[in-house]
Amino acid sequence: MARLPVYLRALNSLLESEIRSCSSEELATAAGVNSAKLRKDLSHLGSYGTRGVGYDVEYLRYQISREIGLTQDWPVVIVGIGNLGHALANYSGFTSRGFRTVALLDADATRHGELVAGLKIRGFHELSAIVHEHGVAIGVIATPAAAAQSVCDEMVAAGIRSVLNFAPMVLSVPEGVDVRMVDLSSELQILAYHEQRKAPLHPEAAPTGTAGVA
Amino acid sequence: MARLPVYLRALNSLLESEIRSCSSEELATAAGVNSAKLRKDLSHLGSYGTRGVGYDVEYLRYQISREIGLTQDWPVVIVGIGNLGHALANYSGFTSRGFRTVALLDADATRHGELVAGLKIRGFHELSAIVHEHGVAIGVIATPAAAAQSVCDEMVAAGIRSVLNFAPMVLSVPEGVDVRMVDLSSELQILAYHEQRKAPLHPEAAPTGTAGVA
DNA sequence: AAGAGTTTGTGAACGCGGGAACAAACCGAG
DNA sequence: CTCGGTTTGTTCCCGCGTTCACAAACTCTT
Repeated sequence: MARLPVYLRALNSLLESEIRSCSSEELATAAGVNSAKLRKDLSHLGSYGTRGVGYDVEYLRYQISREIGLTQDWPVVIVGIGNLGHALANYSGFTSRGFRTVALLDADATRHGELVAGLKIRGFHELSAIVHEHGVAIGVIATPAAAAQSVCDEMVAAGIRSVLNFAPMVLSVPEGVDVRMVDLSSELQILAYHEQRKAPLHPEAAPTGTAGVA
Repeated sequence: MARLPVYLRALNSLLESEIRSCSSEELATAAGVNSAKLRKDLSHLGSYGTRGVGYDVEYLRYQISREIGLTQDWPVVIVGIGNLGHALANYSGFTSRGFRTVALLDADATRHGELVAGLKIRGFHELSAIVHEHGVAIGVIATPAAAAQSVCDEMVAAGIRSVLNFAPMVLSVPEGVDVRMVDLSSELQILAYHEQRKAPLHPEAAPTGTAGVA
């Protein structure tokens, strides 16, 4: 389920607040979902709660981590070390808990050897060797759209079966390979779509009442 | 609809290939969806196709752009110019077609004045003035998680009604404000989840047949 | 002009996920 | 030990979105 990471984040947040136990209602609120939905989701993993009591935060967190697969190590390669790739390499969510960036690859030879987030940028041609050496299963594409498909093909050929694609382009992959697309401009467009729709509804209403519309 | 941007991208791609007209079948393939679904989606916008012929690419592209709201200008502010904010400021999808980054804001005073993507980094306290001056409706949050909620509150107070959040944190906003969350680590976790599930299915099969698993 | 071949737009069935309501199970007090 | 209060796990129902299938409409050939 796509909501498991959200639950996990909520549990981590509770744990930081030293909360050891919680009800489905509390956790659902923290995660921003319906409590019935949360209980149904969790019941698919097994019976990790206690009726009349709730869930043990630490225990549930471990179970969800295990379900997602975060208890094992996931080596990751990032291809395309432009602005975005640079940001991804430094992003804590990538280096933390379970995921480990093992290589940064770029086609631009002038950047090879440059140090980013403690890793040297290497040539794209080293992909296959790196994948086999570290047993990489997940690849991140942060290249321009024009290069994305060929990079993806090379990844698949090297044995990578899960691809996170930031290039604004639909990738075609063979059966058995997963692709998740993160399209920044689409997100903006969806916001604009809703914004356009609600704009006429509030002709000159100032939400907070403190400032006018000038 | 969340699929409109995908169709738009497919149409742009066709246009680059100098294809002037296409059937729902072709466009659906390019967008990676079912043709019936595509036709139904498009029919919600109006009857922009011709039976027996198909859709005029240029015309349909304009109609979808107009539906999304890309024919008007959307000023955008980005708050948090770390690695990610830096990447976003330089991302072409943000500066192109309809969207225009009008300001980069950061709480760190030592970075004020620094030039990023042709814009000077300004102080976060200028948010309200900038929003009112340019009529900004969309804000992008690229700050650490700890600062995200307060930044969001300030945005809402300044009059922003659509927020694109890259901080790994669920934001709470009043009625009428839209938030879209882009959570990079969640995406990785979802990939890991699927990867873990299919791993045992291919014990030692090399997809390409060229290389062993060592 | 008429008919054959296409392709859109839409009506109807199907399946799936969400939400409310309920039974089972657990804790604590008396 | 029993009973009331609480919370999980589950069942049932509803609505939405997807998909199939077909009628309407357009083009081209004869």
